[in-house]
Amino acid sequence: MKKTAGILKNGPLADMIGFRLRIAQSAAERAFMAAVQGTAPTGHFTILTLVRENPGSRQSAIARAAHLDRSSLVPVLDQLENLGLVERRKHKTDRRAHALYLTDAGQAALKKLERAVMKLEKQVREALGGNRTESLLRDLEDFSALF
Amino acid sequence: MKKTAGILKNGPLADMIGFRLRIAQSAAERAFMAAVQGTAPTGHFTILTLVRENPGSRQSAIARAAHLDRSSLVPVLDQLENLGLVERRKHKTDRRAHALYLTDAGQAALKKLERAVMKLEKQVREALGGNRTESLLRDLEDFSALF
DNA sequence: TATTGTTATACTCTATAACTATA
DNA sequence: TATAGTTATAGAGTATAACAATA
Repeated sequence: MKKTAGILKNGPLADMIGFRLRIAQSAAERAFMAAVQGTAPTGHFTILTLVRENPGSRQSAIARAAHLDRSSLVPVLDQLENLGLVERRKHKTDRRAHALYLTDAGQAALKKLERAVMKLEKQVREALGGNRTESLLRDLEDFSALF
Repeated sequence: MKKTAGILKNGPLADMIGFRLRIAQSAAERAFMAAVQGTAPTGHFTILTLVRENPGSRQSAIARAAHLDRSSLVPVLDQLENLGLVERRKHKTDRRAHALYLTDAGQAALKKLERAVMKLEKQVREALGGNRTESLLRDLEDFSALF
């Protein structure tokens, strides 16, 4: 029997979704940062993707899709705009709102990030297997929908 | 066909583990806080449990088990000690180290938190099904182990 | 009245680097 | 030399409340 010197017991923690989620999420975060070599945080990737998929959206809609308060999106968009990746244009019909678009540089930057992320996802699929990866995604989705 | 007014497309995000993990984890965090009525953050629950399961452990061991830097554990233990839930005692053989223990109040507080959390876990099991819950736990564990 | 984006502010969580006292 | 705990510090990420402009 192998000696597990200094490894502590998780106790009931091992079977708790919240604990497992926290560990998994921080692992995913680190893996993302390594994969993109620190060029962007996960939050930028998320917002860039949502804007590309829904060009012309207003900020509040993007915030909702990212599960962020609209005020939390402001500094993120400020950064992305300063980097020249996103544009806040005038909304056509609502003068309160902004319409969000990726710039050409934003499209290019997102493509580059996506290549790195896809590679990472592929590694996970190979290690975990396609079926388990799919069921993990479904389970996470259904879990989130409970609240 | 139902109208999905204002719901944005996730695009490739829907199939990305990192994104799904982030949403799920923040949902779990909110659910925990609601279940315990804000009496303790998830971090306290984690540390209390680890200390109870491994009484007499030194701080660095607990930090490792919680996937935290040892310096990040210090303020958490300070809080738990101020609340009278945890004790830093002298280590028997190593005068640099502390040996951590739950106080009686700590045992009681943890039991109360556990009741709330178990109720929450049960709800998840009922909604998701026992099998999917088990496989979700296993998948998260194996996912984390990849990095 | 309600919504949009913004500001001001604050809080939580976490890490890094440097320090001390031991080992 | 290396480890244990601490300190000082800083950064990321997020939320709440209040505000002006507009719907």
